[in-house]
Amino acid sequence: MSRTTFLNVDDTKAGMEDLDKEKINKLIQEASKNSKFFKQQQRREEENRRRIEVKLSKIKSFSTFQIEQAEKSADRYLNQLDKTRDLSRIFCHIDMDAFYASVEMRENPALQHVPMAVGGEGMLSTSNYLARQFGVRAAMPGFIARHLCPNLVIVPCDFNKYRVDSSKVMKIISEYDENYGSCGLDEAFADLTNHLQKRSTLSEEQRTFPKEENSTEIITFGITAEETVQEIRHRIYLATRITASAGMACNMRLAKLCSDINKPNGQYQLESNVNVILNFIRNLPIRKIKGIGKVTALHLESLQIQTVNDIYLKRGILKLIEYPSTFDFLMRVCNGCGSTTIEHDDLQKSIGHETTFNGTSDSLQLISLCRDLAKKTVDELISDRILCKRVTLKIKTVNFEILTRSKTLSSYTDSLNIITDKVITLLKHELDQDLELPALRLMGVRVSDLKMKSSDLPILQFFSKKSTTTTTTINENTHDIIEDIDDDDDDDDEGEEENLNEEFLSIENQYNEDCNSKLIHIDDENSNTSTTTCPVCQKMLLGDNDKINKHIDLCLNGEMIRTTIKEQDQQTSPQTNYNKRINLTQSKVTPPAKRQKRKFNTTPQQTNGIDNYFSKHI
DNA sequence: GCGGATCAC
DNA sequence: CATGGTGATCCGC
Repeated sequence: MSRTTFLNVDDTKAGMEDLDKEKINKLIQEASKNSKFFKQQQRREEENRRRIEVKLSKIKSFSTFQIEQAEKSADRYLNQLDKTRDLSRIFCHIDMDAFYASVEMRENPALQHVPMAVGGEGMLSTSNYLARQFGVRAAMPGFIARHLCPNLVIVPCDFNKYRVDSSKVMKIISEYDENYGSCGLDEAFADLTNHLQKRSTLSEEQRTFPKEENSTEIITFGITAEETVQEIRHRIYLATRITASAGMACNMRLAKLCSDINKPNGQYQLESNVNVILNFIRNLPIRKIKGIGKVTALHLESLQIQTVNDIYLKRGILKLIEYPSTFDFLMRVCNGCGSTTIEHDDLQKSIGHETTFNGTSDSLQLISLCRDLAKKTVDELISDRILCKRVTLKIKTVNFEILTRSKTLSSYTDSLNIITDKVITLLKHELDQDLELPALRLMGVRVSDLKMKSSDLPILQFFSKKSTTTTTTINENTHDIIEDIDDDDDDDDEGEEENLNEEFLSIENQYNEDCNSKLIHIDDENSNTSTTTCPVCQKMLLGDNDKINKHIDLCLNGEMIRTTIKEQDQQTSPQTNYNKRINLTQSKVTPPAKRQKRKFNTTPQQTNGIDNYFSKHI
């Protein structure tokens, strides 16, 4: 087994079981060596190894007695978890096989017989199984992939295309569980319990589908879970010509692990029996578990933990050195516990945009970019009728160091001016406060602390009530061992946006006057006159370079930067602006459906009457 | 409240 | 030629 490092190929995906990992890792190292990215990964890894050393020495200081006590405490916790174990439901995790790649191969069959990946040269999103033979996989930059596989064909992403197929898939799944939850375009969970009960009453006809798209031959599926999922996968294939894999188990964590077992184009059902479950999960390498990434794996491996069973064996030490929440998570994992309710998040918590570019230190370019990102973000905010209270600037230096700077505003807003000002202030502060700051390669703007505009609040409250009440009632009797009961009651809503708009309108006007009087008076009779747009205030500038630069300098030094919404919108996107207005005036009746998201809770949420009489902890 | 770190997809 | 974008969460301070 190859050691976990930050650069080695991630071999935890399907289709990469028997590769020459030594050789692949060597090629990756060779191609990466000397890159700034590589150096940053090395720094990160060293930092983690240092932290691990600290942990290890802490462990040495524990007495045998302490560890034994911790182990007993862990056992008590595991026993309590056992009591909450719910084996009564049957979940299904559907996972489209190499989704983006499969769509592209369907569209262009010539791609079926060549190693191929979908993504940009910068980063691959996924690869087909032929390419995986070479070690080419998702989250690998194109140039490394070509190193591993010189004949690799790289196809650009086309998310609109994938969305069409995805919604076909989701629609089928919804017929088996209207409360299903999707996770990205290519994955979904469904709770089949209710469907399976109803299924026995379905006529044979209702379980019968054409064998092929336009064929008169038919195929009838039985009433078991196994056959139900075969039916789902068959229907997905009929609708999209793309295969899916599936896993079935009594909770979502296990179901997800099962969908990986017979991938691609296969399925696996895990018996809802405690011993079967424990045997299944405990043999798995820790990296297979969702929530255990490279860093966590590195830390656990330093404790000689490779498999889930090793987590169990080291439960005493883990209890002593890990955060309580991490310990809980690990205990649930090694006990085969997982969520048995599909949770849908009520409201998105942040919105943002970021972009990578060729490294630059040019303040003007950076500010201009920052403005664009803010605009893009605010556009989204406005069209979704959301207000924010916090803005965050993210930058990444050419050395791949990431910084974030954020600021909470005095009140909720969706004003382009306020948000742009704030984020540019943050950026300028970094630019001239940190003279050592290397050139940047990425910038991002994100807004958080979101809330719907007040006119939409009744709807919002309706949704959040719905989700919180169900979880609280379910959790009530197991309160002592189930963490994370949400109870945020957000209810202060005034019509503050109106006031704010007025306030800032006046500031804008003031600024515009300044601009007009002092800066825009640039000779236009000059022969080498050129026109350009000031990257700071967005005014059209006429004149020679000298005067333009002078204007820009003044603008840059201005303590506040103001522009008007009207001008910008009319210059850059009159159409969207029009649409937004429509949206604003008519959408009192439109629920904020777009922002209603589906999401899962990884903690088990239910207890039931099933008791386990025997102790399973080997 | 803010910033860093980790993770999933 | 030289390693992504979006969103969430947790922890420490």
